[in-house]
Amino acid sequence: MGIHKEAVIIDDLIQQIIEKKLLPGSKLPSENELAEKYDVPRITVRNALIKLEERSYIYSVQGKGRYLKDKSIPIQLSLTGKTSFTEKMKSMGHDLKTVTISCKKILFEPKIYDILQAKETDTVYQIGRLRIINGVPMAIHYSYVSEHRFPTIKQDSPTIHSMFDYYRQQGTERFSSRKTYLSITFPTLEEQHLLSCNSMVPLIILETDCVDQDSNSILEYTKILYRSDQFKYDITTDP
Amino acid sequence: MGIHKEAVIIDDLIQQIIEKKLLPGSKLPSENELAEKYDVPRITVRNALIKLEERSYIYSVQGKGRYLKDKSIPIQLSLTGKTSFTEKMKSMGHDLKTVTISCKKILFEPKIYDILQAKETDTVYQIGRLRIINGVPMAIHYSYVSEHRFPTIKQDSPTIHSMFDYYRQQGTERFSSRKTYLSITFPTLEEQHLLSCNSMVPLIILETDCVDQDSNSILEYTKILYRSDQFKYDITTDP
DNA sequence: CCATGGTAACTTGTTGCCAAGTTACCATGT
DNA sequence: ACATGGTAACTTGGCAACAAGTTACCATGG
Repeated sequence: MGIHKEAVIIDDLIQQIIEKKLLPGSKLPSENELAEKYDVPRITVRNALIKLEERSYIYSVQGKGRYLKDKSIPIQLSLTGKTSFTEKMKSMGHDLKTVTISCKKILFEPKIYDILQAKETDTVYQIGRLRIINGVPMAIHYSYVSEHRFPTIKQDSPTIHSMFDYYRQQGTERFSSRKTYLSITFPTLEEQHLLSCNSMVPLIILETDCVDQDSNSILEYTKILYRSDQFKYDITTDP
Repeated sequence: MGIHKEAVIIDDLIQQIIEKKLLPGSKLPSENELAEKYDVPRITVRNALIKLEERSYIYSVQGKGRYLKDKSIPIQLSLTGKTSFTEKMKSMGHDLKTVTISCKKILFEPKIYDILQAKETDTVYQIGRLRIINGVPMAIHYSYVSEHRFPTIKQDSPTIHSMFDYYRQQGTERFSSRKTYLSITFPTLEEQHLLSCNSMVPLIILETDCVDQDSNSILEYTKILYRSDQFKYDITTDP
């Protein structure tokens, strides 16, 4: 029953934060005061406050109270445009690091194999990379590559810094993509660790493919998980 | 302390659901069984299960137990392309309804006024519309229009079905946009009611502007809130 | 006057117990 | 044989009492 009253309390507190009736660093009323104000049991107030804490609005100190965090304005990042992601980040004064975190064969998945035009007997590698901006992990980037298309991908992968550079070396001059899908998920434990965030941070999933524009052959299937709490993404489509 | 163990339980249960070790409709182990299995107090298991319920993985019946929902596959919707949103939906066999929910003056907001090139003394209207697909509320669409640019917007708004049609009537032939931003939020109480979803459903925010391509004058600022739990969005950029 | 320690009144964090609902089973009476 | 009702053992739901940490204040003793 308390679930709706909890939502009301959350909504009201967030509203107060937005309207700056509560200021960053300031102390919130105690659980008991709020319980009396909203005429609900303390546990309901508690659950509401814990949710606000998980959403990074507040933090708590046992014996003292709960305090408002100064919520950092999200950093704007550009995802579209002609130049490469690395170059765009550099030009905007951001420090971008990319760390390869994994390279492993995947089990047969119809969806991915279909996109890669791979047979069930083919081997497909998943190459995982972590994008770090100004020290903050920003995205997990998975590239799925068919060994049939790139026979030396396994031994090449440790030395690859940019997949685009790699494909260029392999003969591709112009890139293109057929489909791009947007969806949302919550991070698994592993993703929470990699992105150093908690389970309440929604992740933006971008799924796309990458094809050689001239030969029209598929290069890779890409799945990127962006964290949504620290960044705002510019997806302007230039004409 | 229990917050991390809670995350482990959530992760483990979701993993079991994905791997189909738990089947839709089947009963989960009781709170006490899970508490023993993970060696945690019952309250920790409880909190984990409540989160899973809020994320629509399961539902509970007092006295009986908790059961797995059959999670519906998200509907794919196309957001890009030359044709209008309405036409695209129709062509994909979806039934799209649009309901106007509000039309009101807004208080001065520098960001919006700046984009609309409006003076602080100008009046800006927010026109809110609800997009409903196959009976499921899908998005809240806010158009911000300057009265200075469209003096009769107030009396016209009730009869407007499509903003694009309206702008065409007002002389615009070709549309364009300058910037599009993507971010994520959780719904306010009002948004929860409009979209008939709970507070744990992330909303995708798309912010963009709409300009007359020939005169290069601003028509409106648009902010759309898409629910992310029922839909998957095709944002393919056609060449 | 000042330093120390104790106490009381607050805060958040934890836990265990009881209430409420469901099911299965069994004893009892017709 | 069968219907009824009671009971016990489960389930989830709710809450009050307790634990732990912080602060402020005051009494006490040097």
